[in-house]
Amino acid sequence: MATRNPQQTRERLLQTAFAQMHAHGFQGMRVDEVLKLSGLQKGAFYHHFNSKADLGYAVLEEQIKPMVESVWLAPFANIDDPVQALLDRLDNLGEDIPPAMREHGCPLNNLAQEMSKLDEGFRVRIATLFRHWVEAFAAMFEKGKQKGFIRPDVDSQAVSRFVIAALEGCIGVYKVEQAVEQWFACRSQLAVYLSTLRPNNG
Amino acid sequence: MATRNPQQTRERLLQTAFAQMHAHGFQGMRVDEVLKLSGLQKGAFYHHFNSKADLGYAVLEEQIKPMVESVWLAPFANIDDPVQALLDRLDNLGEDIPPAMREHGCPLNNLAQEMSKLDEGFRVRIATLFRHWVEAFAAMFEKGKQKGFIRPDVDSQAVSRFVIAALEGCIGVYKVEQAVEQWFACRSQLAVYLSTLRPNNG
DNA sequence: ATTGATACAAACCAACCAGTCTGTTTTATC
DNA sequence: GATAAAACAGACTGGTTGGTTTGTATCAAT
Repeated sequence: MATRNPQQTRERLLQTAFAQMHAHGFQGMRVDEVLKLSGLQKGAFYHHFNSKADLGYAVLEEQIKPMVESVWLAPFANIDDPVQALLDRLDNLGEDIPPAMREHGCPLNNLAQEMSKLDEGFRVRIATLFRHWVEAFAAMFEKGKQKGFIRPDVDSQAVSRFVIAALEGCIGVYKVEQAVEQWFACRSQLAVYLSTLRPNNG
Repeated sequence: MATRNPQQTRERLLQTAFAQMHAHGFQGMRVDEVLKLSGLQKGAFYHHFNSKADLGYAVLEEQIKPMVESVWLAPFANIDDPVQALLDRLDNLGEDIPPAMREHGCPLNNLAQEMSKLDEGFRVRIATLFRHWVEAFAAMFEKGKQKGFIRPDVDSQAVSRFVIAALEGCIGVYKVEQAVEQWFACRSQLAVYLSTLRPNNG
């Protein structure tokens, strides 16, 4: 019959689970529903994963992590002006990301808010991912200093932490109303904040 | 036997449910567990509430709403300098709120992120609450203008929206690690942003 | 070709969970 | 004090859920 492809089976489970977790949360995701949508059976699931939590961890590391990196890390890898790059990212975010992202917000932060206090396995993985993000942004601001786009006395680490937190907050609040004023407000005020990091803002 | 007190019974259900929702989310909250912790039975529950969702709405409006108002609206009702008041609030937040708030973050935003895309009943109630908050902060900034603490050209509405979003983001990210650096970073950078709203920041 | 491991299908299970139903006690009203 | 409504207690139900078990077809190695 149809030739087997374990890797593809596993990947299909991961992708379906990712979509379900994004839409309903980890607790709201149903294993049966993932199976139904994947066209698979229990045997396939528990062959590739030990438990629902195991699947959740895999989704986090193999789906969410790459997506966060592609949206928030990779685009900033080779830029000189952090302020400009961040504002560009905000302006293009709507078109660059899949519809599910606009609909349900950041999958990393969603999972963080839901699960970090309920499951230590999730918490440590999420915390690690956030740390990478913080370090990447901090490095970006440090490079911005060298290139003369950022004031030398700026605390790159603190700025990085705040920018990430503010971004997640903006995405999260926007999700509730989907109101353009909310997004424009965040974009404009983030621009105000970021401009304070420039050398010649006096 | 013990004299009946319907209002108190209802209140006990609400308080227990609030704690459970705050800790496990609405979906994670179990009616049976709320009953057990309240020392009540199914009869009591479905006499006071029509369904689990009905209880969730009541918790939102009768527990979460007053708490948000007491923490984020009332303290700013009679102040002149929004920047100072907001930074004071941040500095005293740790001591002013119950331990469960430090542990699990803002119950309004938690519920917003979990349920706003899953249940329209929750979404509209949460959106309404956020709007009140936005309007209150916007009014605060307007008053700040009149008193000379805020630049006249500031977009109060936009600032209000961004400050709330940033606050929720900071609280949410902090929840994952409980790291003091994260909180200090948000506090210091929020101060940087807020100082741009002052008249004499050039 | 045989064999053992891999990759599933599919029936099955026990616990769980929101909600119902029946009955009983308390309370308010007259 | 009779009566009806309100405020519960507690057993029960039917569907759901994560997980198990058994069986079977495919695949890789010899």
